[in-house]
Amino acid sequence: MNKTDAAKSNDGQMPTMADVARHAGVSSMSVSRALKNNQLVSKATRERIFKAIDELGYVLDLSAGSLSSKRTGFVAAIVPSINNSNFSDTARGITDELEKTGLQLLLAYNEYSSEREEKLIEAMLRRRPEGIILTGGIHTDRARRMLENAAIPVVETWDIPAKPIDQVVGFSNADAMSLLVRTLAAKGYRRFAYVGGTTERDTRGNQRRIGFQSAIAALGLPEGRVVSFGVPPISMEQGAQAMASVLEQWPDTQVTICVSDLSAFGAMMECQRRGLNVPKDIAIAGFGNYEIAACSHPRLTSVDIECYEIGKLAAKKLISTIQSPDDADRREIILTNIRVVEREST
Amino acid sequence: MNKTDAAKSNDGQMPTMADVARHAGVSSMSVSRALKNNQLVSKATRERIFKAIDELGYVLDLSAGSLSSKRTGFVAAIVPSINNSNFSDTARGITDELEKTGLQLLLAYNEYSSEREEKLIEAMLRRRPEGIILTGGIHTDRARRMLENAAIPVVETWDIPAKPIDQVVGFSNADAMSLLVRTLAAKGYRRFAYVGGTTERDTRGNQRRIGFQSAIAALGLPEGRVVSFGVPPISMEQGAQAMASVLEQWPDTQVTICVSDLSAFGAMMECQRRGLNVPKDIAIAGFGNYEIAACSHPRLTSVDIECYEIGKLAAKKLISTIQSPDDADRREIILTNIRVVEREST
DNA sequence: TCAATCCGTGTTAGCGCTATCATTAGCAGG
DNA sequence: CCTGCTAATGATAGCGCTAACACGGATTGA
Repeated sequence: MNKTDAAKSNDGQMPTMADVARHAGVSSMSVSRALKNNQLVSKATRERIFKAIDELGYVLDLSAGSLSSKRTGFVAAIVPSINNSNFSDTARGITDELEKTGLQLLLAYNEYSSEREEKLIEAMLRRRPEGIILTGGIHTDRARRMLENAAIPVVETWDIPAKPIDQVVGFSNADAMSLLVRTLAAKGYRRFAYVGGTTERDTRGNQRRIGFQSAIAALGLPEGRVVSFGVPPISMEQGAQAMASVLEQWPDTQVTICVSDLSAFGAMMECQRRGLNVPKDIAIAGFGNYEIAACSHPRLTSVDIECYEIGKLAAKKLISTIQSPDDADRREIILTNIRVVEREST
Repeated sequence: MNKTDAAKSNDGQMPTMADVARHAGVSSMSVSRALKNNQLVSKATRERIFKAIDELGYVLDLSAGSLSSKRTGFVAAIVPSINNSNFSDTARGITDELEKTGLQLLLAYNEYSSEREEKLIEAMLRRRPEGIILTGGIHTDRARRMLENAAIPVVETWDIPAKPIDQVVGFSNADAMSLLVRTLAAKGYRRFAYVGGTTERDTRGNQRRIGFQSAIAALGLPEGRVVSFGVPPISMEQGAQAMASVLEQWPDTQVTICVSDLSAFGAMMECQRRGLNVPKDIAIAGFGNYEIAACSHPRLTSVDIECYEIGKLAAKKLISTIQSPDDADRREIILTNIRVVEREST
């Protein structure tokens, strides 16, 4: 037992490492080492320490440790919405990968708003995360500056940003949607409608609409009919309403593509309520390959975008950068797979 | 400028509060006060400080602050799954409420396992959260001991635990399911089937099955037919398979109740694939009032359980306990509303 | 046999903040 | 003019941990 550790006493507060050290008759460094598990502490000492920890009900205080070690063990992630299962799949992928290394996720959702994202980034940087994962490539200038200043690895996901901050794990939403249009056009569909959000806020949604229109143009098909509805999160109900609008404006539409499976499902239900047969009377396709696409009746054609894998890859990339910060392949852009899943609805 | 702050210099690392203080020609205490916003700092000083902060790109380090102030600003929450929109609604409710007070959520999911919960609780307690929100009332002994030792407010949610740790915001899953059975029995249904998980892991699922069976018994109806399937998370696909099993074993079943809307939806789709009309040939009801229940065709009868509200209330309760730890009504159990939403499927 | 090495452990010195107390200046009231 | 107050600021001392180095004793190799 050393002087420093013995100086303070356990006075009804939560026990500290010094309390454990005193109880076990060792220095607090040995306790710290024993808890790190990979350090060299003799078996006998280790056992005495763990006995003391158990008796006192001691729990390590990481915030004190990280102040000293300069490693907080945090990784921050911001997704648009936590209620959208595509994004929560990504969050799960991140967590699963982080857990292996003992890193902890600090998760927040920005409700598709860059302004909110900026606030969240600041709040998270105050916790000194060792890396940060963002959704999309649109950020406020101040957010970019803060991230640059923080000098931590950043991974942008779910998109291919025009001006990447650092690392990227994503796919082109425009290309993915084009691929869907081309696949459907190959099946003979010619009169396409598109249902998606209006606002600038949902960048990925906008990219998909752009991909839709450019594919239509490239294929020389009749102009795509576009119905827009409110702000994200885009709900099933909104899909139903938009479908009603499509059917009223352009009754001869052959296939309707929706910005996500959720709205596609709503759209399909609306058709069924109107006595229309999907896909005979009208075909419908979605995006995101949500569970519902594989289970609805009829099953929905969709685009699979490996949301869970995006999370895993982003976390992996981040971890490897954290562990060896000056590796060469830092700025590499990782493209994740996109794949059209043709099902009964088209 | 004081001696202490001037002693250290900015050497390429992230700027510290001392750097800001030096830059603004004040002591770091003034910077700290200015950032707290509610302290007394003259307007002129405050402006100089914020100018320095801006110029240096300084971001407050909360982990250092919390070591000193003994307030981490964290609240921990553990939900069974982050991919289930019922639980992510609760998480959203918690976040929304915490944000008002500047508290930050540390979220994790235990995959319906108490053992994993125990590990997560330990990991989170290492961050010294000021309170913790759990799902359900089943915890390992060690988890209970750790929580007791931590001496922080605990809120158990989504259930009425037999032996509450501290505070409770939830409802009786058994009662909620009984209510659904009684509502359907009142409409004339007599031959009930129930579809739910098998394992002990999903306590809430088990409670619902118990509620189902006791209501059937209390009403003197023919014995309920129970089909069990694998481990949670219960998917749509599993609901479809279970429905197939119900139809094969007991073709004269009048109504099938599912442990959640997700499996109910899967079950309903299976019926449609078999050419059965819901509700004419067989009625189906779910639980949880997910978005899909209101949007499917036909729309699903379900039990609404105010998931978002549970999160908000739990967070509110926690915050008020954190702010005044020795209030009288600490141990009060808050019952949230349950409500049967009758729709087209029954 | 002795230097070189390694293992297990302890001592010291902070990490970057904030609680607390001390100090100064300014000002009102007697 | 002094006392007593308040407002604004500074100095000091940690919070609980870990990095870095120190050190004694055991072990190794030449």
